[in-house]
Amino acid sequence: MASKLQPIRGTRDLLPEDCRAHARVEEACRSVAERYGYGEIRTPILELTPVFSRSLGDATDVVQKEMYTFEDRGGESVTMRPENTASVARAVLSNGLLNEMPLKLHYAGPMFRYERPQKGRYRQFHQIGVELYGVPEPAGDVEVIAMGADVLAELGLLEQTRLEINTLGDAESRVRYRDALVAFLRERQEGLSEDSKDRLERNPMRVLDSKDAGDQALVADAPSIFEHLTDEARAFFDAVQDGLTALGVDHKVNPRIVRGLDYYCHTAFEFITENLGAQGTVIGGGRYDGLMEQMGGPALPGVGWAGGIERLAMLAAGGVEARRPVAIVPLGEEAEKRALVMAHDLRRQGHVIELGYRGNLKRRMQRANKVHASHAVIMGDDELARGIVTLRDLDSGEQAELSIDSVSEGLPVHG
RNA sequence: GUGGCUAUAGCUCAGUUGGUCAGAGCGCCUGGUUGUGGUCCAGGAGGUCGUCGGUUCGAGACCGACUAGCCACCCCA
Repeated sequence: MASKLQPIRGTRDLLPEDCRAHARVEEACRSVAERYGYGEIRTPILELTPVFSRSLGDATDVVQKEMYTFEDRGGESVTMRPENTASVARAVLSNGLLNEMPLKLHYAGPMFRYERPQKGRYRQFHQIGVELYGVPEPAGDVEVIAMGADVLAELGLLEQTRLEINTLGDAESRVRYRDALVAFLRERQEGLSEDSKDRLERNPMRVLDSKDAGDQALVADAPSIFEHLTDEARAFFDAVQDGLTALGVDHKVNPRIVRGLDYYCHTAFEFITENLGAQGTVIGGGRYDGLMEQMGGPALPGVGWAGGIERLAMLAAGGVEARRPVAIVPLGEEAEKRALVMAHDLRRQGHVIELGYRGNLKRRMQRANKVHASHAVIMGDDELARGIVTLRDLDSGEQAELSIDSVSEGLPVHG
């Protein structure tokens, strides 16, 4: 069984139950996004490789070792999207949406990353996300973060998560800070873990967020970004925090929140849970004012986040039940024909109808019970002759007779 | 990519120091007679014990490789 017919490592089939859980997360995002006036966008899963390599940063782990990149039959290097922000940015440019500012978009769909699979981490995984373009003000950050909190609230996950935010500063702050941090770390290079020595070269900010105990101790009194912020960057971050406070969005500043992708600046934030082991980030995002330019477009500010559908679905587990059907149980050929028509009519009226394909009364009742039907509409020769059906409440066992033409009046109201 | 743990029926798992060990519960199927499910009772069908090699008179049990899952690192949603 676990032989050759298994899915590719890190991918999995989503069975009806999984799909319902995913749909619930997607619906939560969609309904929140609509309230904020965000339109849905769907971009291709395949993009030309530079769409990602140029925007995420050549040195990032995602680009260096996690992308599904290959040559298509035309000899073009293409990549299965490892995230959606770059794709959406590309779409904004491709479709001339630059005149539609501010531009508010949300999405849901599969992403691909060649990582070692773990719980909450798959090679094909799914994300929901929102992107806000053309708003350089901190109000944009506040709105976007509030949307994240709303989605979590919609899913009943607010209690299980906490919001941590940080600022990466503007370009000037970042350069200043980076220099200071690198200088600090270089002096203590010998004490760093191997991983962090490597980080020092590639992405020094990441050292701050190392889980190595030695690194953490060493980094405890490293210079802080806050000492190196320009006045503008500081004011920006303060405004974001004030905005969140005004909206009652609880948050905590964590100077160790860092982004792994190059396009981020200013605000970085994560909604984190303790209930998923090492993969605790459930929604992560920030501001990416430089992204458009890096992609060859005009300067255009952006903020957004992405949320892991699998992770959110796991946290929100349980409670996703399909609507209970009504089972129609015909007995005899004549009734069978009538049942087909009745099922059709009732379905058109919006009822969930389960019509067995075969079997005697007992078999069909068992089937009705198995699909957790709320009622059974029984009709045999007796009933047909009298122009009625027997309606049985499968929870209470009570039965009543109804006119065959007004069956829907006895059925639960659908929603 | 690194380290560790795991891999037995559809699912959850038992299988003692290698020799009737191929099992249980749940699920599934069929009955308990003719138009009433959920409970109960009785039967039944499902596994070449992840794959491939090796050790041994003999391996589901020991060893190796591979594959996959899980945990941590890493990375990130």
